[in-house]
Amino acid sequence: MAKKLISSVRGMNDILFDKTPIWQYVETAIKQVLDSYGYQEVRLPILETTELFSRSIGEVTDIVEKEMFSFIDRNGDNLTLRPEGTAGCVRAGIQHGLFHNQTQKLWYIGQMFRHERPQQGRYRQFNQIGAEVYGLKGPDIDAEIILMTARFWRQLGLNNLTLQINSLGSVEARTVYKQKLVDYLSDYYEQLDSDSQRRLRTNPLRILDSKNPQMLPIIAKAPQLLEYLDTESQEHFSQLRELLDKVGIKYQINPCLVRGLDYYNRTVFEWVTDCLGAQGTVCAGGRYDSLVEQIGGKATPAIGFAMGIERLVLLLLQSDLPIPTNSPDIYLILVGNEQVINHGWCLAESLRDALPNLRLVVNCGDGSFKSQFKRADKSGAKLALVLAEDELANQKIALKYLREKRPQVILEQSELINYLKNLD
RNA sequence: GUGAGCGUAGCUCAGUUUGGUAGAGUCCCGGAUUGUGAUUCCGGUAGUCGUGGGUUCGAGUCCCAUCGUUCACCCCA
Repeated sequence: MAKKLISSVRGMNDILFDKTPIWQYVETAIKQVLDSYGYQEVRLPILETTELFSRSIGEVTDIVEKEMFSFIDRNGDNLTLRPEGTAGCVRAGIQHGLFHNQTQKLWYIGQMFRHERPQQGRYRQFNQIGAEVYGLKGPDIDAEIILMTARFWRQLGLNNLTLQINSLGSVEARTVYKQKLVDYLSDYYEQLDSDSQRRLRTNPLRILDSKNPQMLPIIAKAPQLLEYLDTESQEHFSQLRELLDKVGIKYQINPCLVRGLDYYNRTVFEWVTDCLGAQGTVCAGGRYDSLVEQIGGKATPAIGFAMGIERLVLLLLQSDLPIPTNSPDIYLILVGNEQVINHGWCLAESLRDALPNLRLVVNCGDGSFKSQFKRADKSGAKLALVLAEDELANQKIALKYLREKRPQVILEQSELINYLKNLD
């Protein structure tokens, strides 16, 4: 008889009311900072053609090879749930002519999808906030992006994040370096672990990022990317560092910091923490000067970053920072006949008219004084208002403080709005 | 995709070693001088023990499979 229970798709989680206040807190704080730097919001489709991602992220990356949710739709088109936000943003910019002799500072928020094995801080549907800047090639905008991300953490009260930066140089310089690295590592092929042997073919730069301690001696002696940078990239990188130093942003240069997506060049950066286990990257980004052209637009320099909201929420939950709630200010207790109830609802509506920011819950469903007070307490309300037949008859209302030791007061109903206005 | 741990009441878990009538706390509902919550006391609701096979007179417990979940590898935000 009982139907089989339908549950959510693996790695795709419901965020319920116990968590939404902290999500709203994070989103509001970050939007406020983006706004203050003059970035403008764009809202982009979750579904794009598969080709967009294979052309931008890179055919041989793990994301494109085995992590995308792709399917053929009714028309026979090959579509993909976006695994990241940059490609769609570039596509939209080209499509609407936003890059034609203009600069743009854009941001977006939304769900991304990757078919990975779920673990802490990594889910198949996850939420990112990202920003992208187009048409500016100098290190000043790289610095602005990094300064803005630093301000996010200050705004949220997070102080356990560290900044790592690196430069990948030009595409040409990186290609030369990549060959040098492959040559070097090939000499030690037998000593490489199986992951690194595989990456030697797929993404050699990632071997530098290996977590296997046995790889460290080999990596330590490997040729350094920074030594192979072209002079323009070196200049760009040193100007960026100078700017960060001047403003007083602390950073570590991590020569092993390479990004997983093919389109990055020059500046790359990550904000990392050791509080989240294996998924320690909270925010990451970099410059991608060739991507717009690669997708079919006019060559346009660009830089961007994205942060995982789930990871920010996890960090806030771990911290001692006060977790915001959305519990009501007032719970209105109504006991008595129909006249009491009717009058109570009218009173509640007049309070909402007079105090638009008031969070007021009116008791629904019957209940004794006792049970209604229990509900009032459980709601987290600071105050309980009591309206019953006595109060109705005398035009009064009782007000009780539920969270502090203060005596209950009896007010004229006509005084109530003024009394509440003067509370905060 | 690989490995390890865990699936018993809405939630947190005991019970599995040694097979024998399904347990606790919490939550929720009601009551303890019928107009006052959060403390205390009493009572009540609540589970085909993840699912499907197998062994057995008998399985939450043993065996196999499968799904889910957690963490790590990998990948990355």
